[in-house]
Amino acid sequence: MVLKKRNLFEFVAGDLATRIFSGDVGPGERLATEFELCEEFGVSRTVIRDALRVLGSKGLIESRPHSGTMVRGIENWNLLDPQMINWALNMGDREGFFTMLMETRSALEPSVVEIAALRATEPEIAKIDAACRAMEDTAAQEPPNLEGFNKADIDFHLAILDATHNLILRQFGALIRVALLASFGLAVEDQEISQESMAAHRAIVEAIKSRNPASARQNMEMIATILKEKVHRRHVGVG
Amino acid sequence: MVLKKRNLFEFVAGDLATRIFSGDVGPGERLATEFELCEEFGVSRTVIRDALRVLGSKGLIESRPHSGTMVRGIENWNLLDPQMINWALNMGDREGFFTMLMETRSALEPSVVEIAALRATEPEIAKIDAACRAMEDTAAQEPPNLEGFNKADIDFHLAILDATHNLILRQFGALIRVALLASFGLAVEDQEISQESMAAHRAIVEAIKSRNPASARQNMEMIATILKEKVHRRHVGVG
DNA sequence: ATCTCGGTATTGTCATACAATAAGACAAAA
DNA sequence: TTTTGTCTTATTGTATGACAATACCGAGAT
Repeated sequence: MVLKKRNLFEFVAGDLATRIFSGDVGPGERLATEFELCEEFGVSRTVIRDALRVLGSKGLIESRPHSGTMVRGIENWNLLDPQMINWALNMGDREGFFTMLMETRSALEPSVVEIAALRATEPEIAKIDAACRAMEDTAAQEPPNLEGFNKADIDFHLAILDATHNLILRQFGALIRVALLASFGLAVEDQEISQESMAAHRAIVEAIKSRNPASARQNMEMIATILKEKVHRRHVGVG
Repeated sequence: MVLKKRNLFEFVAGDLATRIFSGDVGPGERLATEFELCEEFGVSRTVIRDALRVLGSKGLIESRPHSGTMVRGIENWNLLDPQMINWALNMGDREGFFTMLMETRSALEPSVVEIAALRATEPEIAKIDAACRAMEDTAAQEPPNLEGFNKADIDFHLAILDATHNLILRQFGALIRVALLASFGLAVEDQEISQESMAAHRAIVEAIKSRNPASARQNMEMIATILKEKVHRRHVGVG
């Protein structure tokens, strides 16, 4: 975790989020009072309150006079917030959240690529194509440029999300980016570039170029299947 | 819009969000300085800052010393935040956002119900069943109880999301709830209860009960199709 | 036992002051 | 002229102290 000291309240917010995601203080429990937090972190109440506002806006906590600040039930947490995902992956149930995120991705992307195949503009197609080529190039290097490959992989999927021209779907890209970046930091070792997956990526590009949503979906489903197996292997620890 | 006067900063945040979503101040433009906002709203700087922290945590704005507070590009907005959806629907491009949300829903729910059919526990199935029955009952009333029907409809889809046992997917339910509640407030008049849709809902319940994910998906796809037509009609103004 | 009421802990809001930051202007040097 | 560095200054960041509003909790009354 990068401890950029940008703003004090961001640091405090991150630290408090840690405690919540790690289960240190669970739903329904009371956080320390603002004064106690001031003393503990050695900062002014201004900073503490800024941090609490941030956590509150993400549904993590709720403050009321006299009662103090309570951790809300997990069903109220805005887990679709990229920063929350980051916290969850870094401090919470890493395996569980990553699995849930990849499942969401598998559920969404086949339909997404279908839409993208219908709507992508020429420049957007060019971007998708370029990302795919970057994947191929980095994979062909000797030894394979894993870091470059992973970045190109992210670019590929984000470019497809952009091509839907749907702002909501596009926001899912932020989640995927955070999740994949976090996962690369951990599991670079079990990264093997699947020939099958690479072919499916290329096939998707061609399908989008020829405006063939059915083919695009089909190949994305194949990628999802491969991904599911990979996550499962990681889960089981065979990686 | 309920102007609950809970906290001052929530009111200020909502008002500033209005300006941004309505395009009053666009990406890249500078918001008024904190002092100016203090005078304008007649509140202390504490309140203004609390509001800015909230908007900042949702990716709407970015503050820096000397430069002031800038509206960030729309690609940074956390549009998957329920409150943001609410603002967008109430003050922004209502039609556009609603369409995008329904498209996202159509993309996601067929896969979601597939997962739910595999994982739903007995109590969860009972909840889904109950919501479906509530839809049927309210539809059968004379005249049809539209408000009750809509609420039951939401319950139905949220119950399915819960049955995935996936916290991320589940959070998506919060978006759907906000979106549908907002839409009902506006478009109650063109709500007609489709017999076809009702049958598909019932078929989904049966499919989940008999652990038949393929059938569940198929029927959810039918609902998505009907929904797409409805949204399109509304868009074209045929409603 | 139940209700009323006041004490009190905690957050909500205000006011003021100073520190840190970074943009922009201006001057000095190449 | 261009570049570089310094200085000024506007704006947010942080600290401090005070009071208001809120709502829990217990004491006392019925």
